[in-house]
Amino acid sequence: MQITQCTFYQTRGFSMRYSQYFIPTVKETPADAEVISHQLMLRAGMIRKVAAGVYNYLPLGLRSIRKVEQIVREEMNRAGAIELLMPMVTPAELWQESGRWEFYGKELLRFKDRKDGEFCLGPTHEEVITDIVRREIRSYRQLPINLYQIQTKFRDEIRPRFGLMRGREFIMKDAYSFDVDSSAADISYDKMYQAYRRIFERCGLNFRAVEADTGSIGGSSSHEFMVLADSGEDAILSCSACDYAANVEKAESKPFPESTGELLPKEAVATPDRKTIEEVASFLGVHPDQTVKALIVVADDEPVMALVRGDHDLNELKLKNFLGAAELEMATDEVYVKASGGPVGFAGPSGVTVRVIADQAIQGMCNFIIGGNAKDLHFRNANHSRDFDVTAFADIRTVVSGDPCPRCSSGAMEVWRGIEVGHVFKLGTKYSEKLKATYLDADGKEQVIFMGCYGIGVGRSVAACIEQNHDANGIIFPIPIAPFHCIVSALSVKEEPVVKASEDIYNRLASAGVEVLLDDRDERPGFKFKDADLIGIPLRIVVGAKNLTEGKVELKHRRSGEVELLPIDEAVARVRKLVAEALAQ
RNA sequence: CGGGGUGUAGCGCAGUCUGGCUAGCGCACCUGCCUUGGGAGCAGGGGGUCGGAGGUUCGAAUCCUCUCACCCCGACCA
Repeated sequence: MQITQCTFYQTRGFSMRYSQYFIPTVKETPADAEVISHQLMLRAGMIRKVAAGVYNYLPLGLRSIRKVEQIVREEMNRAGAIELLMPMVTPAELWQESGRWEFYGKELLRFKDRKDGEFCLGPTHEEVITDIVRREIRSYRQLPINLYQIQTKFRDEIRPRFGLMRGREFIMKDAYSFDVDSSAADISYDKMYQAYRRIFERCGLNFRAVEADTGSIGGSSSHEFMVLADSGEDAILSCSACDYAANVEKAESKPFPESTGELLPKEAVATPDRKTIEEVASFLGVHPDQTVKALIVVADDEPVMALVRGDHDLNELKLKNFLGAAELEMATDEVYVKASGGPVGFAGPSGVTVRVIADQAIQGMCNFIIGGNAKDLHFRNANHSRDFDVTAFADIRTVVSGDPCPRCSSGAMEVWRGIEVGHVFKLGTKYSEKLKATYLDADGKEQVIFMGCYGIGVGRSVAACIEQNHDANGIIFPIPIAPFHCIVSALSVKEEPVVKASEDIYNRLASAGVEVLLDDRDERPGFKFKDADLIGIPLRIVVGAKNLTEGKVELKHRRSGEVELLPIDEAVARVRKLVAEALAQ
């Protein structure tokens, strides 16, 4: 079985002698690396930091990155997308046209050229790609089209951290689809969704595709591709029974049935110095789920009261989206006091003049406890509609583990941590309208193009892979993105037979298309084993003097630790077979 | 941007509170010997504007002022 050669960038069919290569490994764990992937990438000599959130990709790191890029490329091409390359430096005018020059804020790194012209480093390329398309696409006959690039992005993150997981400069694949209408755009979106599944499967990642908020990119709907890892920065929820899965920012809660209980008379109770839900509930001898928490937020300068059940948390993003607000933040104490009419800790919905948005869970409650809008005062047996007005009921709380699934009847939601490695968006006409990207339809009428955009964090995917694939000794790369498939450890470089056999194996593997690293360094065996484990090469052939007298070498599997003692021919054949199988798509 | 912390050899750190001889230790590096199946051992050696600037002092890594960088927590963010 011959392994396919890649022509775009030579990742495959590459062989190297360790003594002539550049893999600066470190024994000690760097002090300022928090997460395991960051530590291991530094220790394995894959990356080095240049500035906060800015890294050198050393040869080993670059090789893995190129592998991911290549998988991405193959799958994007398979899905009909076309590669191009846009500049990293983009002029302010395009961003002013879309309105994002102001909207994007400090994350956009801006600078001036010698003629005082304003530019920025591209954090994403909707503007630039739309500019290309509006200039070149005239007719419905030219649609659909999907263009992508793999390129370095720069976002001046407030707090870069975790190595390649959240850098300021990072490699990203970004694709943009252009369609005649919304349903055609849905097809493009679905193709990308499927391509993404294939990409992350081929990378050997354990991931979930979840429904997500669209954030500052905008658009109507989106999915995030989340690699499951405890160190993940996002919380995601998935149903134990059906396919429903969503980012915690987006995850829907299931409405409760309207309460049918008998309404008791409302009653004022003194609650001296009891401000928090826990204090009030325990003072009155009830569970927090029989109380209602009133929070004051400011949405685009308007104070709004949000109500959630005492044991629930407000999901600010859901509320912001429900209100259609551009900005939403928790109110300051002054605003709180003014809006509720009482001191902090005693706000309640009765008698307030601001809009009251209640979580839908409250519809299912009766005879609950609310704040009295006065010092040391709460009410018990309060009921909505009867005792206070609600402007609207909405899903505004954060879903938690164990909540019933909003989509099916039997499942319960489970919480996971995830690393966002890909994100697909339906953009609709948000950018095409602003930038006037239109085409003429079959009737000669001008129509606005429907867009989608699709990102993959390449470096982050490698980091995420390491988060999922490591042990106490180091990285355990899956073959498809390993920097080398196999390492040949020549145990003694002073013994002629060992050297000869090692080089023979090395040459045979290399010519069979296996990417092989020959550890020909004059080092003690333990030293070589530690390095081989650390850098995570999936297969290792150990050539030692003793086994060699019987014509045998050792094949060790990095992941399982399994060791096979095999004649040389068999070892070579076995490595070829394992690699070919792992790369078969 | 708010709160906290750290800057001393390539890496990891001690020394700073309580100023004082030539600024130390481990790893790494160089030379030699020895060793070769899980980061060996011995001997010798090189490497420092103590983040930077200014100040106090007979004398500053150490005290004071300013500044820069990096890290952590928070808010924010494909």
